[in-house]
Amino acid sequence: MGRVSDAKERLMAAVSELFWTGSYDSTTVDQICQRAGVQKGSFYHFFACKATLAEAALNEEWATYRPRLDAIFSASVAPLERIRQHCEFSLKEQADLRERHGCVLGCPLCTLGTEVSTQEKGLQKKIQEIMAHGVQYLETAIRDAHAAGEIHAPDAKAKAKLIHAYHLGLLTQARIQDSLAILEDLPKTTFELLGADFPRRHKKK
Amino acid sequence: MGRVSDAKERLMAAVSELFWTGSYDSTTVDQICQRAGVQKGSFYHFFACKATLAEAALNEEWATYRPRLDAIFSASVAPLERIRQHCEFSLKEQADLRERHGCVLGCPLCTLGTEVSTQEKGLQKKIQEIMAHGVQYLETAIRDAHAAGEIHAPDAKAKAKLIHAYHLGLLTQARIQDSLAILEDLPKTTFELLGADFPRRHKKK
DNA sequence: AGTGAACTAGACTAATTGGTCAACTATTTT
DNA sequence: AAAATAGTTGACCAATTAGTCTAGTTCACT
Repeated sequence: MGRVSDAKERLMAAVSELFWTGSYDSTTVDQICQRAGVQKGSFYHFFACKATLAEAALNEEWATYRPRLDAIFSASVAPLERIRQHCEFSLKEQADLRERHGCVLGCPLCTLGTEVSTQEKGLQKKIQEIMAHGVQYLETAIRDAHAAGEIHAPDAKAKAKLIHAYHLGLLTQARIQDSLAILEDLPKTTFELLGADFPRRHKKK
Repeated sequence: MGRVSDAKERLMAAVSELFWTGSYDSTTVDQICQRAGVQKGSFYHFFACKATLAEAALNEEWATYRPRLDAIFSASVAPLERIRQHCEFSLKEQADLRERHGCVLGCPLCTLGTEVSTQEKGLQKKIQEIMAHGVQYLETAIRDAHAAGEIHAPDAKAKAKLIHAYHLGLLTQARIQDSLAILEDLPKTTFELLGADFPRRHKKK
């Protein structure tokens, strides 16, 4: 079967980082190759163009991100606790990224999606697809919390959409302001939106 | 004083549109010149580089956008009515843009800001500045509504931040999904966040 | 050991890029 | 009318770009 290689994986990792820390259009094929330690010929051996690589990288990212979300939103965890953990997870991730890259990066799907959605329809679709999963986790948790009488949210879908939009907005602002400060409100405000007390006590409203 | 020209204005108009319908990095100087009907030499006569032009264009855009916001958020209009009008205005603007350009464009500041903030610090600062004005309008209206007893919002700043983040999130999603559908919730949900009845009646909560 | 498939190397091309420049034109001021 | 100012033109340049291509290398499987 010929030689094996992890160049494909290295390219996907490189591109994810470069798109996130910079932008899609400002990232060149040469740059990607250099970061991945891969030659041009290998790049085009694996991928037809930058957009193809981007799509593969999105699939890869989602594949590693999904189990983390599955754990956070595990049905074995109390519904509101899932949401609280997700908020803390986002916060921590942004703080880590800032540590590592020197600036706040926000949501990678939003960043990429905002930039490419008018130009790269294939990528746009993939991003929409992954984002839709994100709301689904929230919706399920909210429905469970409502069923358990922990919050009053008869329209779980609407509430999930609201909270999701709010989260995206905050992350976008965090990137634009290059500041974690605005994210501090996230857990508390999310719980206010849910109509629940914050730190722990989940009583019927 | 030598000959006069509106090339500067044409360049600013061209660049605003190109950044919004496409992206900052994918828009080339040649493209900008072509769209503006201006030669390269003239471009560099007026602006040092793309970033400089972008900054000038942002100032220009804000200068024409500000009076519209001033009118919508006029103190002579009932506070909640200001917010309602602003929601309707956003909706209508997005619908118009879609009509004109064939796709949903979202918020120009977010689109540009998300893309350039890790790379063009000058632009980033300007975008932050203009965005801050946006929240201020909301905050004032909310404070007024609270003072008038129309809503219960003792922390107007926090409420404004929440609603602003929600709006940005929705607009971002509208662009990424290339759909106006998600924006339909905007007015109703905004009023829910305010704790007020929607269409008209403003009673003490 | 040998074959063929999978992968790598990197020089090459053609197009596009941002940016310069010097000659030119139009307008106002003196 | 002359001179100074403001704006225009488009050829030109060096650098960078995406993408190609051929000759190689490495490996799994016989």
